[in-house]
Amino acid sequence: MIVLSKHKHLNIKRFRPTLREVAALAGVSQATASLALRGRPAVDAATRARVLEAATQLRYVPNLNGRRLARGRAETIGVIQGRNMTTLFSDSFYRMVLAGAGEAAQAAGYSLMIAPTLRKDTSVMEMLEHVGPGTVDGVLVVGVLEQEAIFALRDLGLPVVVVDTYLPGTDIPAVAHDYRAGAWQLTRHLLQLGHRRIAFVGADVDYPFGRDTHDGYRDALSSAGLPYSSVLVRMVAISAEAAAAATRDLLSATPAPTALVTVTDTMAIGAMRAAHELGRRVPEDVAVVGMDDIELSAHTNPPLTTVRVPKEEMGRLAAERLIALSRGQQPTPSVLMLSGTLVVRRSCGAGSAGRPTGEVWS
Amino acid sequence: MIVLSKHKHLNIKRFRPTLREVAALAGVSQATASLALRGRPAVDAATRARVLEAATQLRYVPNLNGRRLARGRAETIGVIQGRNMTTLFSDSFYRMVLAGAGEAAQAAGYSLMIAPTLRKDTSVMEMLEHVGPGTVDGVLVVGVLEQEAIFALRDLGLPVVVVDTYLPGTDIPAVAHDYRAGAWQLTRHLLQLGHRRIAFVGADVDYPFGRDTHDGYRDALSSAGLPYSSVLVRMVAISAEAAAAATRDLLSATPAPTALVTVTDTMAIGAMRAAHELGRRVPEDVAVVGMDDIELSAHTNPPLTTVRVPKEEMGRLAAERLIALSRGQQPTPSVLMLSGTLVVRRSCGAGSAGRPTGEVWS
DNA sequence: TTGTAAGCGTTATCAC
DNA sequence: GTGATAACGCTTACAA
Repeated sequence: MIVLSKHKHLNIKRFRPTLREVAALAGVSQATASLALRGRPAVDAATRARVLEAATQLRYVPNLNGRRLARGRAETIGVIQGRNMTTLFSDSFYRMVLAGAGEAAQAAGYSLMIAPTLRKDTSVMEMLEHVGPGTVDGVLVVGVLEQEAIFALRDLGLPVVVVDTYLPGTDIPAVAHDYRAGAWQLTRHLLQLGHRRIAFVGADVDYPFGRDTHDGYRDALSSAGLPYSSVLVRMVAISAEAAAAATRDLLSATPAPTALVTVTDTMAIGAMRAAHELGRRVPEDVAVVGMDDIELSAHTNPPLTTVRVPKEEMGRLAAERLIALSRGQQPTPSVLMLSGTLVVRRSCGAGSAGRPTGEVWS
Repeated sequence: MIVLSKHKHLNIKRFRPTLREVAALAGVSQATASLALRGRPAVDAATRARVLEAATQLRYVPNLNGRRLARGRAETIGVIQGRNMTTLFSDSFYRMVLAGAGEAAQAAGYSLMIAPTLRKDTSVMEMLEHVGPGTVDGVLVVGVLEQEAIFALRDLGLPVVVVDTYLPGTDIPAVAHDYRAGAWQLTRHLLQLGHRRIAFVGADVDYPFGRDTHDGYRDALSSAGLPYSSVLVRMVAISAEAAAAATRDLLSATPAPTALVTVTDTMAIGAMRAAHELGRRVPEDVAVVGMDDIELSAHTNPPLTTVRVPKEEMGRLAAERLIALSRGQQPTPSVLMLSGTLVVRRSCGAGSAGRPTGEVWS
């Protein structure tokens, strides 16, 4: 029985030579073999040749666990997904962030290790069973995660960088988008188009995004000298459905708002659908704007005016920062806040009034 | 100087307790501590409590490299991206495959390790510097990779599964889509709509996709008793531009084809653009169909008739297969070929003639 | 230039 | 039940 199982095992692992065997075959010590294989100068050309020869002959490939254990670093960054998404991969916003992070990691020769999220409430400790000390040099937190969890990671000695949100009142490094400025840009654009009754469909969440976008809307109204009225504001879940419901509600008031600021493109799509269902034309009867600029937004009907959040750039910068930290660089300004650009399409009714900062497509 | 550097180091790594320290604090041996922490039954309740207490007090987290080295497995699957894409993450087709693989891995408690592709021609050996024995239990090859490279991986003793393509004449396990059947479905659909002059814009590549789709087109013609004519066929690069060029070429012939089969949605989009530029209406003047069903395809103008390739399912099944192999399961039928479903939208001019197997949206 | 030997942090096999 | 002790495969002072 034992023999069988041993064979089965062998069948899978086949023969995997170790450095020791390479060294033996080359007739040198393990240390020399190690140096030779990694191209260190302090080794004789002839010896090196012998070692290399032995290695290729045995099809030697180093075992990375051994190396990492000895070196103490892994040249890998771990990714933990936040609570505000179902799956990193399937979310059209976050997977762009991930793409940016992946590219930066690749450019630095780092791998990306993506922790499995077994369940909605998988604890960070469980995630560390996969993405933990030893296997990763640092952790990129994509999206919203409990503050305690992030501190726990940091207390473990793992460098941590948060992307797309930040932790107010802490020194946790983050790379985020300025959603307050984004909401301000959108609202201001509508004001410049002449709208005065601008409703706001915001996000009823307890992380900065909710408050920041709300503030941005308010800022823009107040600098235009307009009053803020809660009659025009709905704070709802971040989903097309919730935004559609809020829109139905807002549009049934008299007088109805002439424009609608929503805080994600997904919500804007829900809002437009609700408007259409009520027989209102977008943008003629009601202008609608969103935020994020997901891939879909250029292709809705009408195409959506939105703020393009630099998704890939956020990911890229966050990964670069994390790698720098893992290499011992001292933490720099805690939150790096990027700003997005207004993308003017047709859902706001701008016509050709494209702002200099904006772009017009499709 | 040494002191400074040591401090810097400490500052980053902080204090990271090892099992040894936990054992010492609990007053037991390392072996016992290990058993206790992993919840093995053969340890006294009181002892276990002391160990757990010590562990939490020291904020102990196991070092995964040590564990993996000792255990010989990593509960991680490595992902190597094929040559037929630029980046896994940014490719709208392959990232869905990745999403499926990620979900399967997560469900099994496995992490996903994504190898950096430093350059276009990064060798597999270079990739193994990151995704190699020790760190991963198997390798998922997403897309097309040289046969030698795949054999090299396998010879290393790493289980390998290829997804979205296969290696004819080998026993390398693969999970793929039946592109031949897909092209057949598309062509047949056009035939059923009454088209007789159906052009084909295929992929000029040397992996199975190119030949299979071509064969599928031919199959459909021949079973309808129509001749295959190379006048109606263009084999080009897989890109919107190349397809647009081929389309301009095909549509300038007399008589022009009344329908166009392209082999990816990206190509179909290029083809439609070219048709529009020539003043031809789609589908009235020329029907266009694609394959893949990427996210965009439901939102083009007109929405694209296509074959929905089960991208996430391919990824899921491939990852599941790989995990099974890595656990010692014997290889089963080498190629698992999934079939896609025809999705009838407007670009083919089907009107309400939706086939029972198809779906109509948007 | 090359070799010796001590880790790196864990798991697993035995005795006790 | 618990504790020595030997792997696991590699890197790296330090010696020779």
